[in-house]
Amino acid sequence: MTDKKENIIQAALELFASEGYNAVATSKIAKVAGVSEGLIFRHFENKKGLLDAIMQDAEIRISQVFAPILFELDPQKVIQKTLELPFSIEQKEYNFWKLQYKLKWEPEYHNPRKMKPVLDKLEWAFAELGYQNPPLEAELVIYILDSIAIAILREGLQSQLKFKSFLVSKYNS
Amino acid sequence: MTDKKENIIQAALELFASEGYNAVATSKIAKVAGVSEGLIFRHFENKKGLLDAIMQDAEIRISQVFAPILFELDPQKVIQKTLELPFSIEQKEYNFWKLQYKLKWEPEYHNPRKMKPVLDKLEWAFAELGYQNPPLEAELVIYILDSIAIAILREGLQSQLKFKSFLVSKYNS
DNA sequence: CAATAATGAGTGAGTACTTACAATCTGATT
DNA sequence: AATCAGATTGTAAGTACTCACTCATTATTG
Repeated sequence: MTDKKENIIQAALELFASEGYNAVATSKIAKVAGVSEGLIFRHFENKKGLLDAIMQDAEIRISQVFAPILFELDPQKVIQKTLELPFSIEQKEYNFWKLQYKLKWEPEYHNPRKMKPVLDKLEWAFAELGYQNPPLEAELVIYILDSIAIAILREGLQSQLKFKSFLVSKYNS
Repeated sequence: MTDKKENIIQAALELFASEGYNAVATSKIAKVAGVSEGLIFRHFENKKGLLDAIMQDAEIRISQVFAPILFELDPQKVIQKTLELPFSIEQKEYNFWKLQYKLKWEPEYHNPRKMKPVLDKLEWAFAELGYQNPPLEAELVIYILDSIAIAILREGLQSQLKFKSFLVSKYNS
């Protein structure tokens, strides 16, 4: 990957995340990336192709975030590590996650399969710990974390830190 | 309000909710509303003014949904009624709520003040019932309901009904 | 000297919005 | 009832502009 191609992806990610895909002109992406507009279309088939490339990178980064949970063998720790997920988002990755959540409303890019492995692992953990309804407990945790992640992305980590210990103690059997 | 003005609002609401504000052309709104494009700009200052008008209607409808909770005096019932909120969304109001959630990412239209009265009432209810951390319990409930509402809007009521009794029993002290 | 990377003015389609004009409604006066 | 002026509601065809995308040309590299 050339430097300029990477510049384009970074600029597009930043602009798509803050202003939305449709609201951002390719001319603006080129300007922010310090690149000619034509170069965008040399590297990507079209504007949507650029978005697709960004979202493809996403899959890898997301699976890397989930890995430690999937390899954990202690059910209690599975739950704790999951609960701590949204609080460990790196600031420099905020744009990336903002885009993920914004695109959840576009059916084409909303892919619940991404969460499936974590959901399954959580369900297993709740079952191990003797919870009455592991599938719903697991789904509920995902729901809570989604809302907290969104709040962090919008209002900053500080505003939501209070939930970290609150949740962990709530799920400490 | 004339029939055609109402047509414009309905068409715009439907299109904004399903395709997003920026992605919808005023010419398309006019077509769906069965109206000339110019009429949009007679009734509304500009495209954004049309969105504003839609969102103003929103305030009223939202406060009507919240009213029964705010007048409730039994803390246990306050919690139960709140938990049941997302399951009582009328199908014909789906577009309206979809737009509300989509616009949450636009700072201009994301207004947490709307939820404040319910949040306060919930906090009071949890305090009455002797919960250890009423403010966080209240905020957590709102988070859960947000996620469930979004899931209902995306996947339908049926897919989430399982949570109704699950949540109510979870908060039955 | 190829081959590739990069440019940026140009293109047609689509955009929000305007304008000039026509139809319809309102209600006060014959 | 009939009339009709003024206001309101509506239309069709623009206007200026922005957009995603192209292409002929130029720089860079191995």
